[in-house]
Amino acid sequence: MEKEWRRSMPLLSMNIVMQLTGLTARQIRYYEEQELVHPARTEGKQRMFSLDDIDILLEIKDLLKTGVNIAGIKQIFEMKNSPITSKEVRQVISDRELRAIVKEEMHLAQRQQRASLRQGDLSRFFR
Amino acid sequence: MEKEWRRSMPLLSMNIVMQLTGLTARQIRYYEEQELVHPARTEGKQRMFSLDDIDILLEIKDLLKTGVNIAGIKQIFEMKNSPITSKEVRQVISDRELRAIVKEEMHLAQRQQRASLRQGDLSRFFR
DNA sequence: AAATAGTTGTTAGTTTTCCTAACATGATGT
DNA sequence: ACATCATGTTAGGAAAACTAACAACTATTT
Repeated sequence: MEKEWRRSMPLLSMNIVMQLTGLTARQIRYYEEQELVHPARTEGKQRMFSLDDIDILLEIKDLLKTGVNIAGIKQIFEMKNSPITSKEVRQVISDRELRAIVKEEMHLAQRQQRASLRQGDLSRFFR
Repeated sequence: MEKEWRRSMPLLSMNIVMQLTGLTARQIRYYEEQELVHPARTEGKQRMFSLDDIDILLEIKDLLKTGVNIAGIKQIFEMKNSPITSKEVRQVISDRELRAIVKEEMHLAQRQQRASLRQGDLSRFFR
């Protein structure tokens, strides 16, 4: 019975998400506008959030609190979704794309360093 | 973070509960009127359901489908809340009622095994 | 057959919640 | 000082949920 709960099922409405995360509606909508989170919509276009969305929002909240800005969070999320470590991946990605990614990764590294110097340890967000 | 998720937390709004249970709003409100389920309310008086509430509603739906009426369901729920010995039961419940209830309880046992499979596909409600 | 009771549908009118879009504001970085 | 970022605030409108009443269908009783 518990197993059928998919963390990705959009079950939660705005009000509840605000309570669960402590964020304002404005903040949540802004993070969606910045493409950090992608809640589902009802037929009437109202947002419906999943537990996964809650996790993402809490992570955003945490990262913002430690001084990372939206752009930085975007990079961090991209890293989590596509770790480019393996050779196979390199074969699939074009040279131009690869150069862009590497360049971004270096910028990201700088940002991380700055952030951690100022604010604290970010290592727990990486695996 | 995962621990904050309580089955008794009222997180779900009407629309979602309708989808999860396959019941109409009218039915759900009627069952509340009959005191079979007791959803929480927002400040604006809107119903908020917990996972436990969902279970109850699914059980109501099942019992109704097998021919038990609201009064019978009420009795069954009372039995579950305060398990009493068979002698006492006979004093309170007529023979006919008892037979019906026992029959349904056996069905219930089967049903609870099936329960995890019963949820419908919600994906069509979202894009 | 008619009446009754139980369960759900339907409708109307209202309230609550959520939406988008725009402009305002305080903080931060250049 | 000025620009950018993140959020607040407001206005107007749309969606979702509410209550209450009445209708309808079913099954049971008289």
